Amino acid sequence: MPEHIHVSVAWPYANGDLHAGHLAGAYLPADIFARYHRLKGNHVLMVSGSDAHGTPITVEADKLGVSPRVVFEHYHRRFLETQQQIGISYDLFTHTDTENHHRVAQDIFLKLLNDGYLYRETQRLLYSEAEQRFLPDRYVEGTCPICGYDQARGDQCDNCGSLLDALDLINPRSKTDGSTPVVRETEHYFFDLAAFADRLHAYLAQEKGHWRDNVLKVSQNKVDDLHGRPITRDIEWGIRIPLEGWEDKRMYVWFEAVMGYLTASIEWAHSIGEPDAWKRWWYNPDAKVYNFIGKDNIEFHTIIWPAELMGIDGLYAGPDNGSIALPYDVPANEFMNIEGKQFSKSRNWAVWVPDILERYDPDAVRYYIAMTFPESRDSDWSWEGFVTRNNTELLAAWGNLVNRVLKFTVKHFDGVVPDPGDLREMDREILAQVEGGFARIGALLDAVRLREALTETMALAREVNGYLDRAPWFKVIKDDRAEAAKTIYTALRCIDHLKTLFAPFLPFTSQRVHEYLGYDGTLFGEQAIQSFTESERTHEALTYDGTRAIGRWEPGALAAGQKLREPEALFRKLEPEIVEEERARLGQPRQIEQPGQVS
RNA sequence: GGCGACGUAGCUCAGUGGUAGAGCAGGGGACUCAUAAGCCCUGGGUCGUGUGUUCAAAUCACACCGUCGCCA
Repeated sequence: MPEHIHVSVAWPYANGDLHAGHLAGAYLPADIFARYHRLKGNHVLMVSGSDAHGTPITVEADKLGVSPRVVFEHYHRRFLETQQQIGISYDLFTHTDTENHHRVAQDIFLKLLNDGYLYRETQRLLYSEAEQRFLPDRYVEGTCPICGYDQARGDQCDNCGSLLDALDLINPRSKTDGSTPVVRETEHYFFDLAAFADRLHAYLAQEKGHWRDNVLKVSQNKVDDLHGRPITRDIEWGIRIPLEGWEDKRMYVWFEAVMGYLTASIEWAHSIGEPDAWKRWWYNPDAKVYNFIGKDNIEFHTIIWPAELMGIDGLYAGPDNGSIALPYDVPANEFMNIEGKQFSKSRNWAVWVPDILERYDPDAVRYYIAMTFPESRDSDWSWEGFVTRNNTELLAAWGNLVNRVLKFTVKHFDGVVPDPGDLREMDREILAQVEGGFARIGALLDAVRLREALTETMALAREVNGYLDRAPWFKVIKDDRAEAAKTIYTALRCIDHLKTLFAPFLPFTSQRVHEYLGYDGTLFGEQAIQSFTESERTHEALTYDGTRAIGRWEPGALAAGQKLREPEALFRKLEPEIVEEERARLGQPRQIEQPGQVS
């Protein structure tokens, strides 16, 4: 019985390119998990999109002197291309400035308002008379009331690290024009988190053995201290509040961005012409929703988003639909550092995905990152590690296994899978061992222990190399062809199985192995960048069409007599020199096209 | 200040109560089909320090030292 698996992936702020930390933290784990479940025959819906709103976007826009829309559309386009290249197989990767997202977010707002989960409160905030607007905290700087540093930001002092209230700054000034802001009162809506205290406690007290320790601890810690959070702000860039008299305010980005999991699901359903299809995941007690995020987002996905969902339960649903689905698991990853230091956009201490895809193959990057997933603690991207793992594991153990067996088959068996006759004990043993991988490694993937799953898969490839050392083939090919045929047949079958076991991690090269083995068709579906037009605006999205995918999470059916195709090396060997070349790039200014520039 | 994580073989790390593990690097060996790749053998490391709980602790508790993150 196929399961319904929803893969909700964190929404990146569209104010800069994707970097290795994005991939390691959320996008690659989500993709591996989604591909595995698709191979299992489950109904997967994997969605995400660019976060178009939020202060990081407007900060970037102000810096460049362009509109926020120019910034987010620029990076959104690059997200689409980058993720298509590295194969993050979203059913839909959209953004939060679609009419659909605006409308659903407003419906959610009204539903929460009508059901009494929102309240109004007057706040005192800094207002710039020169610019005639309220200043977000990070637009204000002044003297830190704690350490005296004179360039402290409104939200935090970079000198002493203290988190600040902008009202406490001494001699506050606007970062944009240096003018002195005044304190002005303003009214905002707050989300009444405390109203969900009992339900959130109950939710977190359910069986959570499959949750990661850290995620559960952080959540249980936070749930004891719930207080209302403002969900509106005095800004122009964002989603309008659907109430008279609130035309000058917008929704706070944290409040509306997480709704994207739901709104993107709805958009996807419309795009395939089945407007209610999203309910198969969101109003289905047997469906499982997984949120793939980084550790900085845990609270939003285990407390705030579940509370929002509880508050809107029944939205768009009929009386028989049951309750809306809360996250089944939130397998948050820790952070991936770069060469021992924390990622930094401003210092360009980063591994930018579009850049490395110009120099390295997607599966090589996917392999290294997956082997280094920060699943239980922070991990480190090191260029030396990248080269070593590529050369000694991916290429030497797996790529070489495929290469040596296929080349031999072409040379001595005319490129046809030989008839083995009766198999020997040693043949049956290795086949059973590799076939056993589907259950064993599948269980690890089910538990979102992805790094371990990949390690186990690689260990199986090594086992087959060991088998090839014990079994007779190249030594006997001239004198006892029948014995060699048994070995080659067995090895080819193992490779056929391994291609599938590796496929969630290495979709591009697994597809090539599939073809070298003489199969037609594709293991996975096709990704495409598509244009969607609503009533007024058009937007682009990354989509996935799995209708023609033939991959199955089960042993392959390779049979004697199948004609192979001419194989080529799966992976490129990397020269040790690149370690220094790549390290030298770190911290140097990066030359890329900026939003608003004409290329 | 509060919460939490981490400190295990040269390197990267796995290992949550019962005789210390993997990959890489290093050393040795047999082979040659293959991108000079693969295979076999080779790991005496006070499991940060100290105290405690236990028949038994890397694994639990407390304290401390050292890194780091989140939050106030």
